[in-house]
Formats: sequence, C-alpha cells, structure tokens
Amino acid sequence: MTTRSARDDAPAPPPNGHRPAGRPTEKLLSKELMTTAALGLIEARGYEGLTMSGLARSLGVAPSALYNHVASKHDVLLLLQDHLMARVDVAAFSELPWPDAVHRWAWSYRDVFTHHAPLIPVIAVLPVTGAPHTLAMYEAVAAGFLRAGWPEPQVVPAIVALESFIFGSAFDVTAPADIFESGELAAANPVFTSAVRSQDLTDTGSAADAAFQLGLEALIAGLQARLKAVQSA
Amino acid sequence: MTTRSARDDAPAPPPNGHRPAGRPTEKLLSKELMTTAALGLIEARGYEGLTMSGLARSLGVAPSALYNHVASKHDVLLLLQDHLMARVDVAAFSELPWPDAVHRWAWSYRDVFTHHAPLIPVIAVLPVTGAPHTLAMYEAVAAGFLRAGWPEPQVVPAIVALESFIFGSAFDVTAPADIFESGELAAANPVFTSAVRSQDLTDTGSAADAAFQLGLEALIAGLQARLKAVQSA
DNA sequence: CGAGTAAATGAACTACATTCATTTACTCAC
DNA sequence: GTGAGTAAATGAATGTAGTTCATTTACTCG
Repeated sequence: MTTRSARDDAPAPPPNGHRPAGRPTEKLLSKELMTTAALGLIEARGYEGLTMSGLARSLGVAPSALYNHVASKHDVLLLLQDHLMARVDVAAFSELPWPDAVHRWAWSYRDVFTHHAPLIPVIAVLPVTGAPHTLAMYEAVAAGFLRAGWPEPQVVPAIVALESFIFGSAFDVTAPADIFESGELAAANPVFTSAVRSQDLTDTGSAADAAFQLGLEALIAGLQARLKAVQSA
Repeated sequence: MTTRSARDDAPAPPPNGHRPAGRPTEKLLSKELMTTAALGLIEARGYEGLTMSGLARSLGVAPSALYNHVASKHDVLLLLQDHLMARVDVAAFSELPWPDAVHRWAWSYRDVFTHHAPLIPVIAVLPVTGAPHTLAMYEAVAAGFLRAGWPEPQVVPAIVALESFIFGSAFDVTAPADIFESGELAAANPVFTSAVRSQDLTDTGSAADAAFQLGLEALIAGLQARLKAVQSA
C-alpha cells in the first residue's frame, strides 16, 4: 500500500508543472489548503469526521506532515474559526441604523456558527491575536457602535454581551426538537410541561429561532434604551 | 500488582460490615457515588482529569465496572449536569418581583456553570427527560414567569433566550483576560483596539462580569418592556 | 559545490473510551 | 437448602485519536 495512492479525494493538486511528481518537498501543504480541506471534511462528515488522519488523507499527505504547519489540532480549529468569521455579515453597520445593523449582524453571526457549534468553545476563549478576519469583524462592529453614539468604554462590553447571546443561541439550534419533553416526570412538573406544549411555532420555523428572535429584540431594545439614557446624560 | 491496592484516594468505602472484603459484588458503585466522585475529580484536576480510568481509580474500582452503571462517558456528564442544576438558585422567583428574580437566578446559573464550562455543550443539547433537578429548575422558573403575567406560549422562548445568554456568558468567563489584545494587527484595527483599551473595569471585577451585567440588564429590561406591551394589549 | 533548511515520510507511542468473556456473591422460587 | 438467575465486578484486549521523532528529500543561497 503506497501512501501515494491515498490522494483519492484530494482537491486536485495545484498545477505543479514538471517535478518528478511523488517525492516529498512539493509544497503540498499550507494553512490555507488545510483550512479549506478541513471545511470540506466537516461538510462531508461533520465534526466527528474531522480527524488529523482524515484531514491528511483528504490532502493526500501523511498525518505527521500536518505538524509542519500547525502545532496541534486545536490550531486547525483556530484556522477554521478565523476563516468562518469572514462570512459574518457586517455590511449593515455602514448602511443601516444601529438597531437594524445589529439585528442583521447577529442573525448572520448565529447562522454561520450554527453549522459549526463545536467551534464555539474554541472561539469564546480565543485570543484574537493572529486572527485577522476576526479582528476585522470586531473593527467593523465597534465602528458601528461608536457611530451610533456609544461611549467608547461601553462598546466592548456591549459587543461581548451580544456575542454571548449569539454563541449560546447557536448551540441551541443544534438541540433536538424534543429537548423539553419531560417524559415520566411530566406529572411532577405540570407548569413547565404545559408551557412547553403551548409554545407557538407558527411564526418562526423552529423553537430555537423563536427564542433567538425574542431575545435578540429584547437585548437590542434594552441596549438602545441604555444608549439613549447615556446620551441624554 | 493487585488492583485491590488501587483504592488510594477512594472516599472511604461505605460501612460494609463483615464480607470477605475484596471480592466483587459489594455494591461499590452507584450513579450517586460516581457523580460525587466525578465532581471531586474535576475540582482536583479539572475536566482534563475527568477520565473513565481516573474516575474508576478514585472509586477503587476497575474502569470497566463503571459501564455497569452508565453507558458512556457522556452519561457521566449528564449525571453531573443534573446534579449541578440543583445548585442554581430559583428561590427568588417566589420572593421577589420578576425582574429581580430573573436577575438573581441568572447570576446564580452563570456562576454554577462558569466552573463547569465543558458541560455547556452537553447541557445545551440535553433532552430534559430523566433529569429531575433540571426539570425542577425549569418548573420553578416557568411558574415565576407565569405569575409575573407572561402569556404561556412565550414563557419557554423567554427562558431559552435568557439561558442562551447565560451559557454564552459562562464560556466568556473562562477566557483569558488578554483575549482582545490585537497584537501586531493593532495598527490595522485602530477603532477596536482603542475601544478595548478604554474599557472601564473599576465597577465589576472582570470584563466578563461587566459584559454579563450590561447584557443581563438590557435583556431583562427589553423583556419587561415586551411583557408590559403584551399585558396592555 | 556544499551547507542549511523546509517539508514530507512512516513507524512508534500514548492516552482514552469502550467491549467482552469470566468470575463472584447475592436473591428468590421450588 | 439447593440451584437457577442476575447484578456487579474484573482484567485483558481493542480501536481510535493525537502527537513525536529520526530520517529522507529537494530546494535555496552563499
């Protein structure tokens, strides 16, 4: 079994030209290649399918080769997270009034990471150093907050509060629909059981969407009230 | 090396009385014992220290024995999660007005899981069936919401929204303090960099606390506005 | 041309969770 | 009581990850 044969679903090696084709030192890897390959793996097999061996295989390379470019699997997750941050829509901050901009940004942010919930524990604790897309996202959002009149010292706390809500909500989306079925314990918890059954899901598709919408609107309204109070002081 | 000798830090076996002491079938294990042992392990060595072998060792038992009581490590996490839910303070819902009750509950909830952030991905997706303490918590909270005048169909979405914020914030607490240092990219992101530096941390201890306070107050205020609007309709 | 270096290899290692055949002691029906 | 059945423990074995390392290869640069 020559390892060379394992390039089954490798994404067509870059036009290398001549080279003896098959020897080491061919510049087969880079952080960018690893990131997109990882993304492909995740789409195909989910986060359980994202293993270092699997990633190496999908790149037509030995697992140990990956460690010339990243120090650990955790590093791969960091690459992924910064890559995904570029997908978050911050354009509204230079187009719409603050509440609407936050609204669009938050939905977009949540949607991006809904499909990548396993990254959230990584993001939430991620030092932003060396994550250019992440920083660019924060830069645009912070600028939008300042433009709306937020006092500078409160910008970061406000963003973090919104982000926390978004992260928590992204998890929530991945929960099974019947998460609140009380089962045998229904009789012992009648109030909650009844509340669960009475949920109105006609508006928004899922229960998670309903909660996100309600919470986001409340959060934005509450923050805006705070903003106005600060401004008139 | 007899395995018998491995009861080093076992929590003093229950008064077994006579028995040949050392033979199987001694009722050495139970879900309750496993839960408290797991909690002890986590306090001593953190979540990295929570391995099935380690758990077995701390109970003076072979790793395979655990599988007579739980189906997987995930099950152990579920036991832990429900156990911890009993620590969340819901008493305020029968003592204080709704906004204050939510406030106290939310802080308590966040504080409990701040020390157990690795459980959050588990909780957030956990079917509530067979988790009595968790259900009891929801029951008390839901009752408080109804008593405050919330329309039944909106109770669960409102709770979920608050919970999402709480979970996200619990992660946030575990982040390193310098998480927002932009490093070399500071020059390219001046607005955000400046905002980070201008944060006022005199009030609340940590940045995470400041964000949680701000967000929680905004969320509660926004929800209460919604509540009043619904009531007067 | 020769030294140095970046990048790849594959074999080996470690740590875990988990499975399984087997043993032991208790319980309960007859 | 005796004997079948069962719950609970054992320890050996399995499989899958992530990661390390000595070694090799080909490119670069003085």
